[in-house]
Amino acid sequence: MSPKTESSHSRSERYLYYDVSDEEDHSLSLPCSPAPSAGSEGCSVGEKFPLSDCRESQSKRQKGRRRSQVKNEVTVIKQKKNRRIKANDRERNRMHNLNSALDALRSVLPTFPDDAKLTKIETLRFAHNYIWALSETLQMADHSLFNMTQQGIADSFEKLSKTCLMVDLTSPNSSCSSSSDWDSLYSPGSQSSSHSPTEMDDLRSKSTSSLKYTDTFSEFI
DNA sequence: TAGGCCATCTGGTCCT
DNA sequence: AGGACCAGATGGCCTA
Repeated sequence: MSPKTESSHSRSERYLYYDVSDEEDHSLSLPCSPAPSAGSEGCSVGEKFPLSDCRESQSKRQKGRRRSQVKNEVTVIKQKKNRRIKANDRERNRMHNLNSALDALRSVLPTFPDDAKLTKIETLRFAHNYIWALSETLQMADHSLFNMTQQGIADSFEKLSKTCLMVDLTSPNSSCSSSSDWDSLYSPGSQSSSHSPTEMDDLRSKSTSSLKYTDTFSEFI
């Protein structure tokens, strides 16, 4: 819950320059593929080179092949490592973007300045309940729109907002929470699936009535 | 010291 | 092939 003192940069750097020597060591000690049999290529008996020369050039060629093989493996490993580093970088950026979005969300949620920064899960719960509270407020105001004076509407709006904000909006079981509840935070799919089609229609009509209200209300103001 | 929160790495999967 | 997304693992920091 407390703000982090360590900057993400120092963290990034620490992780970015992690020691990969182990991997390299393994790669370098990888068993080379078996060398081709000596008889398949090379000198045949009776050529102009003496036997010793023939053997020498053969082993030279084998050495060269092995060397190029190791070279290939090293480049493959380097390539893999490169890709990993790139992927890590992208992943880090992605998470930073996600955190920025969360910060943006935090900034529009009503909290006291001296409040500790909301954690990620608290932010999501708060936002969920806050939206619910706002739409409920709008809906109630919508109902009383036709038998209220302008001042009455404003008073009612203020009262409802205050009431809902007094509740602990970060709590999963807050009284402002809907029946579908916030347990579904952990399984996003379950939230929509928990509503029957008629419930979904109901929700849709609620939201449209809220929208209607905002239009009407802005006219009054 | 245990537990919560967080950032990062990593390998897998899906998509373009 | 390469990028985006995801979930599990890991390790650091902080607080009760």
